[in-house]
Amino acid sequence: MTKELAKVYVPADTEKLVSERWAESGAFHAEPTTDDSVPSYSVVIPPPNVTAALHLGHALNNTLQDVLVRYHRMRGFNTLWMPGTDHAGIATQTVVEKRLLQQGTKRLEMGREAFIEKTQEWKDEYEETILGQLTEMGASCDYDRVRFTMDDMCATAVRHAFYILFRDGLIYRGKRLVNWDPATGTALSDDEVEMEDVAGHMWYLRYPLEDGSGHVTVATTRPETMLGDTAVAINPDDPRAAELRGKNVRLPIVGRIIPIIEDDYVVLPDPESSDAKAQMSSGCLKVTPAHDPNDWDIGLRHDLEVINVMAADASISDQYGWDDASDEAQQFLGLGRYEAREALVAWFESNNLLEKVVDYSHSVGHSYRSHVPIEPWLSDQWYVAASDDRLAGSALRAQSPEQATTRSAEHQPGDTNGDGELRFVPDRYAKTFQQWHEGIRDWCISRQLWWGHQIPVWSSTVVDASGRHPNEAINNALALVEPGAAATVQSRWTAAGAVHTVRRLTDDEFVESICVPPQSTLNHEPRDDDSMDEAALVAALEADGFVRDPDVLDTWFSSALWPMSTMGWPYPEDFPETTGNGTDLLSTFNPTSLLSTAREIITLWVSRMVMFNRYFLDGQLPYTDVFIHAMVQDGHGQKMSKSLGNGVDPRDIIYSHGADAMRFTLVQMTTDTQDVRMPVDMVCPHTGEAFTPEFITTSAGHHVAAPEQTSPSDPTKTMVSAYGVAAGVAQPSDDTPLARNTSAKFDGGRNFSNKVWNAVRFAVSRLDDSMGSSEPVNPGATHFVDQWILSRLATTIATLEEAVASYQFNVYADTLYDFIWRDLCDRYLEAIKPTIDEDGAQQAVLGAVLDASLRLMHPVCPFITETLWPHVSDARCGEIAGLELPASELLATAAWPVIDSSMSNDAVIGDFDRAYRLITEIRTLRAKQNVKPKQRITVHAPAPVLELIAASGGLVETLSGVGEVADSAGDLPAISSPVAFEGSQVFLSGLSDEVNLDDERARLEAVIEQKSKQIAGFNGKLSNDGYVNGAPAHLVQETRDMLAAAVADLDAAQASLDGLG
RNA sequence: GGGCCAUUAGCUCAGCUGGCUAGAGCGCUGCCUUCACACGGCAGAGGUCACUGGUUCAAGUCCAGUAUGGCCCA
Repeated sequence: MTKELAKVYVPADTEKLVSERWAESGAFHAEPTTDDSVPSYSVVIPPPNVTAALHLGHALNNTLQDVLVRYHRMRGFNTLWMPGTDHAGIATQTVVEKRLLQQGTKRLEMGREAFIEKTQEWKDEYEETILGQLTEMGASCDYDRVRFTMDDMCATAVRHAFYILFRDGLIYRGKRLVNWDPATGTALSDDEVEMEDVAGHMWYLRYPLEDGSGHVTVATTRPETMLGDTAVAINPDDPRAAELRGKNVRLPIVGRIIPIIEDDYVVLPDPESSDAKAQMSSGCLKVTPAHDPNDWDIGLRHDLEVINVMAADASISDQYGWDDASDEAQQFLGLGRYEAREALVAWFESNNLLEKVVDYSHSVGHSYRSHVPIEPWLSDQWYVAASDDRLAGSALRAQSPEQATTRSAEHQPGDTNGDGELRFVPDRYAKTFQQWHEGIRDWCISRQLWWGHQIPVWSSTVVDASGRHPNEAINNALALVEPGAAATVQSRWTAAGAVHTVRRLTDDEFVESICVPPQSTLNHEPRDDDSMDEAALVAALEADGFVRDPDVLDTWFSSALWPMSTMGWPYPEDFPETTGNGTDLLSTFNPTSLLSTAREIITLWVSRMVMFNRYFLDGQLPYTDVFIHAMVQDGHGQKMSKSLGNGVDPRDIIYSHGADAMRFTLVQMTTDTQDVRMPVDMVCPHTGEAFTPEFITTSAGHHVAAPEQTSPSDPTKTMVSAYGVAAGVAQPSDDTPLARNTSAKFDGGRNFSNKVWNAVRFAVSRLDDSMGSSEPVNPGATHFVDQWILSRLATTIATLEEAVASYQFNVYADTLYDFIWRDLCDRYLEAIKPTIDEDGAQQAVLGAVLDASLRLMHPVCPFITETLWPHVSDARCGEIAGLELPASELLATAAWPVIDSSMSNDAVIGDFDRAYRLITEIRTLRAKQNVKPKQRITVHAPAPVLELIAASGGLVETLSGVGEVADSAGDLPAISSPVAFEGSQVFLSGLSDEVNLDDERARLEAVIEQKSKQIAGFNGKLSNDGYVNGAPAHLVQETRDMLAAAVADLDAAQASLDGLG
């Protein structure tokens, strides 16, 4: 097995082989169990969108999850990491439509079925890419269980969840203002709207009073909506209010007579105010309930008419609820919203009703997908009653009492399953979660898309001139609910297993809606004899004139079920792959242990998973811990994003540095701040050299790599940047290929890997099986440095365990780095070189420490450690008593080291540190005097230092090139250099033939100056009575000791200086 | 407008509950092609911890404010 190791670690040579070994062995596969003695550890991956390949942000998040997952697997947990992808409704549909457009087709031309097929192809392509990337990164997911938010298992869960919420009255249909994206023709949730500052104008329009007594001036940024105005509002505190009270306005163009109302939402004009709104206000507000959310609210308060003057593409139209369009208004019909704006402003100007126009910069909602301004638009949509206490209230009650700042009065933590158990790390994010739920609005879940879970509701409209529904039972049911609300009724459909509701649309129109559950629900829910299966039910409904809602669900609806749907909820027995050992995944692994995600996901996803998991599973949380990781920014402090093209493909980093180097660096960067900066370089595809690209500033003010770049060493060769491709201004070709990215940030990780590689290479060359003993080595009987490295191993293991428990990832990486590089390589390996070949016990220690080091490092750097594992396992020679390192074929499934706490010996560590300070003093002097490494020197020291040197068992001699140790009380050679160490004079001789006395004096004077400063500092502290009396006694004593040591060092240096003459 | 984060060595960042004689990596300087590693070793230079106040025996760390940059939400 053991082959010669190359001099340099080349990740590409081994990473793929290692991945294959993991896959073949089933190392990452988890099965459900009822065995309580084996604790579970589970994580569901935040399913990446199938819109595009993963970027560095995903790499960061998945690395952190993998560290935790691998660690717990090694600790003996039954560990499941559930992988999968998200269909990402609108995002995917948009990219597919874009691709189709490039190919000259359109979605509407090809039809729903063909389009979904195309999208499915896209999904398959990117799912493969994403899973490939996860594998390349070393993510130890259970790849036997890859889920997709639209696969059968997830679709069943979505259908069931919808059915339950519908049945329980938590899903309703409502006519509301939605955030309408006129470009993609769909409603967006509030979270899908991005606010952007826009340099616009404030137009001041004059509306004549009906009685001819003058006019009022309204200020608006959106004059095109005036056609739908149904009131003018004024603040009741406005001095003009009394005069205008009860009057009406004749709306220009339309001629509509609309009231002047009083509402304190209206901002009082104040030219002196620092608030731009008050500066700009005319005091009169045009109220357009159908086209502005605030006006909608005013409309509700004042019972105003709602007149929608726009079509779905945001053009002016009288087909959607506007029935008093005058002759004058006809000219504006059909105009787009911005054409209409111009035309209307021109009309007001030419009719002398435009008072003024002022530049005004304000914030406008834009579609996160199409980037066009959203249009508040009145339409029928499905809502989840997220504001219901059963959802938002439940989410708030889930919060850990230590993290929640307010709690509902009636609630006592712990009185319901899951209450008070949700914890955020870092804890500041609990506030984001809380504030979101305290101000939550009902969640619009319907999307006018094709790609997604189609809403499982069939509807039929009944018209009856009598104003009564023909069915008496339905009339009775309707009488019991508020007008416009849905009433649940019993019918042949409910007898067949569906939920049947009815709602009054207008005076003589009713809509009946039937929610059909999935077949598995029909199988499990008790029903009477009229039951039908799903297909028969749907066929009967359609035969009866019911039509299925064409809309699909918001992507987050299916994501919200992810920790349940991936595990077979609601009926795992219907999906045999989720069962086993007499139980199922859901019972074994939900609640999951942790969710790791980015902070903008707290509202979009974390919130909804908590609400749903709790609602559907009797208060049970989807997870107890939420870790919010930092945002990866580019070198200019800009968020990495697809649209900016400043994102980095992890495969580029794996290509330039290796997966472990990438992972190690990402882990090391993960502190609890919220941003990490990643300056990105480009790699010239022609020459392979890394270089800093030329940057340009976009019109939006972003710093991005110029679309085209020139090879740094060959000006005739060019290449294309990722930004160029993302912005669509550059296309890669054979001559101008797309350049990969890299970053010098990852050098540290690469160097670390190489260091470990070589440490193992050294060790296996020195370890000799025949030296081993069958009896475990007693650590107390080993060499000083062996005891020391075992002590350091013990404290390192403890620190790593604490770091994981507290999600301090950078501490994990730094602790590993320190132990392996500094302690193991720089000190231990150097120290044992003279003795290792002959010392069997030391060989056992070296083998064991390397074995343990690979285990400790494995969660962060799985590839190199797995590659080295058989080499170290083979080379081991002997066990160490008190250190458990059970053999394992694969490192990925090996046990985490267990070390006896007695292994950590403070006295040994203390002596080592003292000896090492002496070593450093000697080395410094050697360096100053330019002594060759091979030259042995003599140390002349007083008794206490001689004891230390002896106790350290050759450490000082080996690490500082000392050939001989003598007592300084004896005769000193003519040429010797003094060093102040622990308050005594230590002399070194044999450094060189002659010593420059001036240099010596300068060196000693520098020591004296430094010590004098320290002494002054200590004296200052100790002469402060407040300190001496107020500070803890041990600190005061420590200061006294340091003062004494500094004084002794100064005296020794002074004596040496005097000795030089 | 509300919330959050950052400001520490030339650069990128640690420094958790106040005790620091302020650390690391890169870069820089000098020496070393020493039989694991030049993706290396040894040594060194480099910081009034953004600013102004305050609390405290003690402030990089806590509090208030200011400035600059960034993110999220409205």
